[in-house]
Amino acid sequence: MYDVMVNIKSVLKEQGFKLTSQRRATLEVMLKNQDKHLSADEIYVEVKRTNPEIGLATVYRTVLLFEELGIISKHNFEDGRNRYELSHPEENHDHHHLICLKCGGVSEVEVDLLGALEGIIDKKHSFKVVNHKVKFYGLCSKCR
Amino acid sequence: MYDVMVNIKSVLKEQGFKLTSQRRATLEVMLKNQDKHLSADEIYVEVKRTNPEIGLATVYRTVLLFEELGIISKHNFEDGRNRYELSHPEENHDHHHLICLKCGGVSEVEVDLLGALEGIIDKKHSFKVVNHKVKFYGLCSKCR
DNA sequence: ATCTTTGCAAATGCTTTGCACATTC
DNA sequence: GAATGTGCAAAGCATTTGCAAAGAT
Repeated sequence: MYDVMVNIKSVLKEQGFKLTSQRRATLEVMLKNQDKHLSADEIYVEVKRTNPEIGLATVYRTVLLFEELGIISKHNFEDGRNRYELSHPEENHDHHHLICLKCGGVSEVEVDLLGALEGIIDKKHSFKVVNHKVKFYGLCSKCR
Repeated sequence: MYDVMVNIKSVLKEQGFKLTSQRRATLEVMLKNQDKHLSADEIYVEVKRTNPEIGLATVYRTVLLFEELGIISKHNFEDGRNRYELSHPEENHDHHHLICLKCGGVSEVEVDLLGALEGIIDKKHSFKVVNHKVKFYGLCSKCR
């Protein structure tokens, strides 16, 4: 995998933001947990292991900044808090999520397949789609 | 349009719930605002016009019950509160929403077109899809 | 008569904000 | 050195909950 950190550093610089140790640490936590969907509080707990002085408010601010920069994306899985994951650099749209109604497990879908639908939306509603958030609710392989 | 109220009444009865004036009033507000996506507080304000004695907590409880019964569906448009709309009785899945990133307007998409994708999800992940929530973010006809 | 539902107010819990101090560039 | 970023504690706000009274079947 290429050096995400170097890339992010230049993204921040370009936009006039500073690369602080808190931001670096937060990004490292996201990199290490690419398979998970962490809440702000969970990120906070993880970051605290290397940067014990960090405050929860900083995590919230960092996560907001990263989302605005397109580095991470925010998801709501109806559990009362927002959850975050690193954006896959090769994707131009968010990937879909499968949410099990029984065990609550969340997994990812790699296929997009929304091109036809977005074409229709463009034609019928003249709405220019930039991104999408797609969640499928149902029963996972273990629970069905 | 057929008599939704009669239908709901029997749904409630079947499950052992009572048809109270608060529930009837809440349902009437949802019926009158089928084109909108009301928050609990907005429903509360509307219901108060005919039932001034209702409490906000009751609206929250009613909205939760109606969602569990499949009468209404809950959506999160990232504005800090949940929003509700009457389920279209002829749909077996939630319809999709278009959210304008500029003006914040929300509109509906009548086509589903997720059959192929759900078929793939079943085969590849052996995940049985029951419902979906699909939001497209972009620019509406006025704002693009 | 019994079990459910409601209103009120208080509690909960995530997220945001004000401000003085610290840190990057 | 100037502007941005941080930590802490307090505030904000949507939603939930406990409880005694009211209502539905």
